[in-house]
Amino acid sequence: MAGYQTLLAAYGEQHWWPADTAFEMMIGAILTQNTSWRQVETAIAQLKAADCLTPQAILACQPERLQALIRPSGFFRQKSERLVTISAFYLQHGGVDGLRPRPLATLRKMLLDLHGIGAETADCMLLYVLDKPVFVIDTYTRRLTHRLGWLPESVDAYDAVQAFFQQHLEASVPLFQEFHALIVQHAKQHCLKKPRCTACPLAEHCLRSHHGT
DNA sequence: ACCCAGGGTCATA
DNA sequence: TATGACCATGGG
Repeated sequence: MAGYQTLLAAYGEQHWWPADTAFEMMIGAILTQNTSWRQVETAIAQLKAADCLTPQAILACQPERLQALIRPSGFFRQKSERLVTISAFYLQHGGVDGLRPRPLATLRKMLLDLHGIGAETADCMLLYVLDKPVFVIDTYTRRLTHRLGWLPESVDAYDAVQAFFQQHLEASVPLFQEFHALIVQHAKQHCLKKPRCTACPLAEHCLRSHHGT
């Protein structure tokens, strides 16, 4: 896929998901649901300062206190419940070492069965901590895909967009990790936040395919 | 004042 | 199957 090489050349290796531990990564995946990463950084910093970034600590934390700690990330009532859910799940299955040996399809179903864990959140966890080759589809990825004309805007369902990427790429964990990270990096610096862009590595594509013309 | 952010769930047609 | 409402904070 040509876009990958273009982005890699422009931004270099990302070695992504900003987190110190696997568990912190999973917490971040929940906190960033429909929320900018800046807000998540604040919430995680507060959790860390309160020594509340382990599954045991989260399960032991008073709900109101947990809500207060993550308030900056928005949707704090729902998300506090989701943090409890993933903490219990994590401990119940022996942490990353207990989960990683299981097959991709099994793990994905287990995660999707959790209330508050949808396709993107599950796939982030699968790709970035459980080393499973699933392509993560987020808002930026959809926008890029449509803007470059890789798929028509009518094709927007999560599974359909994911299938497109997985059919056109080898099933490689490092490749999927880097590609998704590069898309996000690109979005932060350039055009995916706006209707159009004029000065970015993919400018010609962006200009060509957005809403006709 | 308005729009949006590295979504997900639920009710309704 | 497919929209729409709702959740909530902070930045641009």
